[in-house]
Amino acid sequence: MHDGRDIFTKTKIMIAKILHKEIEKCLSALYSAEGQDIQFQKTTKDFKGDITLVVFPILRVSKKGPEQTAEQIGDYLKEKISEVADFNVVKGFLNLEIAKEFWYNQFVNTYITTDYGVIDAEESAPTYLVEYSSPNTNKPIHLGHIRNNLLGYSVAEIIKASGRHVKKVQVINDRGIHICKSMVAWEDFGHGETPETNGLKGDHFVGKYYIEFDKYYKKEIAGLVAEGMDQKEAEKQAPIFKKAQAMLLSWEAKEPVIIALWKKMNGWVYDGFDITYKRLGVDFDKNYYESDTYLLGKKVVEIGLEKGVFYRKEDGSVWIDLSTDGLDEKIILRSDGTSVYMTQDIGTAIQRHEDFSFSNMAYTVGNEQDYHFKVLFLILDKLGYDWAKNCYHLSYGMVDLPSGKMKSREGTVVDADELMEEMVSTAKNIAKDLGKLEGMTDEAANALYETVGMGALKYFMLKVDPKKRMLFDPAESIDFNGNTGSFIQYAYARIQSLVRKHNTEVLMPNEVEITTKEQEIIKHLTAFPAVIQEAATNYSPALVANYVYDLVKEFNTYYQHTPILNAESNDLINFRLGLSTKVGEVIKTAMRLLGAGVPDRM
RNA sequence: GGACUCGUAGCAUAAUUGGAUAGUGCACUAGAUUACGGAUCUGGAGGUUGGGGGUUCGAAUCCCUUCGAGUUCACCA
Repeated sequence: MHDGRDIFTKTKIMIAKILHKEIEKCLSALYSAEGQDIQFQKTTKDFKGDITLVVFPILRVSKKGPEQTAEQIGDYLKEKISEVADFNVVKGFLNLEIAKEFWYNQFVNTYITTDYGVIDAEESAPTYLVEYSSPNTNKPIHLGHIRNNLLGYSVAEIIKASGRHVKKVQVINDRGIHICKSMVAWEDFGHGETPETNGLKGDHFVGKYYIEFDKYYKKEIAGLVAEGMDQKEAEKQAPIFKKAQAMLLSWEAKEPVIIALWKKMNGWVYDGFDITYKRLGVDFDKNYYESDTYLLGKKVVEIGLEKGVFYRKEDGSVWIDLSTDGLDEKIILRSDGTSVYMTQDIGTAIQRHEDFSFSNMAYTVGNEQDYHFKVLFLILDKLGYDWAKNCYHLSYGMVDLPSGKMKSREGTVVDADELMEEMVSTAKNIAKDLGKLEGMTDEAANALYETVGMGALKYFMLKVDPKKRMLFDPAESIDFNGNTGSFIQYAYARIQSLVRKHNTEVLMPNEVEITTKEQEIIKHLTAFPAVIQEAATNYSPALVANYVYDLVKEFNTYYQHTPILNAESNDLINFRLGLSTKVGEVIKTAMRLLGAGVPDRM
């Protein structure tokens, strides 16, 4: 995955490309050395310069001290390349100062590029599958699912922007004992009520009966234990549980009445999910349903046995031995002939490859399944699928609450719909307090609250490295200060305000004297395409989030201290406004990659 | 017990995948508006990167060890 050591050459930033070539020539001329490791990095802000060559790796061939080597290379570059205006040496670091004209020209190039940073996929580009969401249909989605959905969606958009084809998929766990529990409870206690008759959102409605089941189940267990039965036995013997098990058998036997009930209840859930997905702003190219895929595993077993990758035990169960890979033996097929989760996943993966002939596939699933995916990919590899090595588990950490762990039994679950509503209504309250929205229609204002509230939520969840466990503090996420989505949106809104005020086309001058701060911003803009590539190969929206945050911080400082519309010459006004608009554009693109919108005013 | 992940300031998080004096936000503190939008900006204070050892020009990052947290090891999904 990491194919290079330095971001500049890897991602083809223009100046690094030029320098890389020249330094190769230079090393050849000075030390007659070829193919050396040329490492660039951003110049730390305490030193003068735009880009820094790390000379330590070159000492081997220069056979001189770090300072002396750096000086020699610096002299060479300054003389040979017009872009290198000056240089300084600090220990083993050669800080190169690039001419201002270069940066200005650089900016003009990015300025005229539409949809800057985004690469459209060519016909021949590889296809990536991104699986995310994949809910159970027995309860509404909660905070943990939100991280999953936002991550999956954003990663898919980022990969798309990096020039690959992307298909978003999910597998809906629409069958099994958990759904039967809701079904039993609804039959027994529901008295025929529906989401329509009681006004609940479909998924919440079905979730209610899942909880009802659990309550009643616990009561029955307690009763049996009081009569002297042992806890484990009571869990198995509770009548309502047996009823659910019986229902699962009926379902597998395709009994029409049960199938009809199952379809009805799942239908309610999907109606509810649709609303949640829509508000979250996520979508899918194809849904897989476990009720279709759970049988796929059988074929896999045959293939595996044929190839000798699996083996059958005396009782008829089928296994794979992964002990030579440092893992355990893993069951593939139960002795009663039914498949397990793993078997289905293998089957589904193969099915998907037939459907899309993807080159890469990412699974957005929590890190409690790290082991599962390790095994899955290994098995696919052993079965001889060459795409197995391009499968990636986009493993993300749990979302913690300040109060501790989210536990459905203790009622500490943060419901997705409630949370979104809370974010949006808080955005509304803040906007009203600030009173900046006069003259806006109710419709526009509501759309704005949605953009701001959801933007805050999305940015908050995505700015953290996916791999890491994160803490979600509802209060802090709604406080729109600091490193937040609203901070970024606000910068965007102010830029749009400038554009409205100026109200004529920006004509980029041929040349203009740029300030140090402007040069910094241009440099930052220049890195954007590289950041998208980096985020795509690392499956990390956090890189995009951090990038845009840094850009906004720089721009805000600039905005605060530099007149734009009141600049002293027309050329300057045009340039500065052009620079601002481009920053605005990049903000918009970056936020779009995070699934978040930006408002023209707020 | 085995396997895996993580530990950075009071809290939340970065660090170009081994590079310079470890950045940023919140909270705390002192300031800035006759200005293109103050949901902003400029300062200050706050660190033995859990502890100890090692590898090397150079370690938050790699190795060993120890402490702490979490996940996982079902003919569950």
